[in-house]
Amino acid sequence: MDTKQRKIILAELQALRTHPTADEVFVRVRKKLPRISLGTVYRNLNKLADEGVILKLAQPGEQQHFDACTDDHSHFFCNKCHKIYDLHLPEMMYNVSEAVKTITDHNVYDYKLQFYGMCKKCKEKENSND
Amino acid sequence: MDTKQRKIILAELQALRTHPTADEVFVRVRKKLPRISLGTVYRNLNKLADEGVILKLAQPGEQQHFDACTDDHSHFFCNKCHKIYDLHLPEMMYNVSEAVKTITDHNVYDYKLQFYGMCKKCKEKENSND
DNA sequence: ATTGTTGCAAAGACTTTGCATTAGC
DNA sequence: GCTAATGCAAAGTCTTTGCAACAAT
Repeated sequence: MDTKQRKIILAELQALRTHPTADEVFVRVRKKLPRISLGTVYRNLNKLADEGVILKLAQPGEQQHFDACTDDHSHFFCNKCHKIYDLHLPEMMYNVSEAVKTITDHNVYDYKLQFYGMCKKCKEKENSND
Repeated sequence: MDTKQRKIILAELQALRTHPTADEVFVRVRKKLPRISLGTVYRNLNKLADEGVILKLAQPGEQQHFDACTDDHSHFFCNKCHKIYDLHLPEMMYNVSEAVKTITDHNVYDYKLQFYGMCKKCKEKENSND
């Protein structure tokens, strides 16, 4: 079913470019639906992820993050503010799976590329503090 | 300090190639140190990770896994049995960071490459069931 | 002797779930 | 009207932590 909760959750996620956690989505959605519960946010995010409409992202020791963009793309993780940004790389860089199939005994179906460092915003803050 | 708990935890982790969770380490270490507690396992694994002696790995909705190998390498995640294997790729494949620095505004320090599919063991089981 | 570590149990953080009620088709 | 989704609160899972006892240097 397509409830108004689900629609607004997805819309908020699509509006955010930094891939929020469930409780960040909850805080934002609550401005439009004050009676929504965190459980509903989790249920909808999980269902959307199961359906492949959105993605789940994980880092060790951190909460799950959610991403409304399902194109072939990578992620940049800021080590300072812990925000996650999309990174759209040239297509040729997404041909690694084929190459790896020849190296390993396992059946490779898919792969992920993740980058780490300091994001533009944190970099600027750091410079202005000098 | 280098307690016997810490030494045995590290040794067990190094002996395992599939990157166990904290409780899997706990079960194995308890055979040698029956009175060890799960808290101690977590404390030591976290400390080892902070020191860079081991790595933490994460997948959405899963427990943390630990890896005693800190060389430049990748991971293969089996979608079926959820084990994690090391994947040592040719060095040339680890030069992506440099290329990406020219594409993005963020400061890229590091990156990770992860592969998904069905591992050799699960593939064999599946074939023998036909 | 001093300092860090352990075992234990309790608390914490994040996520899921049972159930009566409500919304969607 | 039937089915699925919601809100709420309670429970579940994984991880961390306080503290007295203990081990390492």
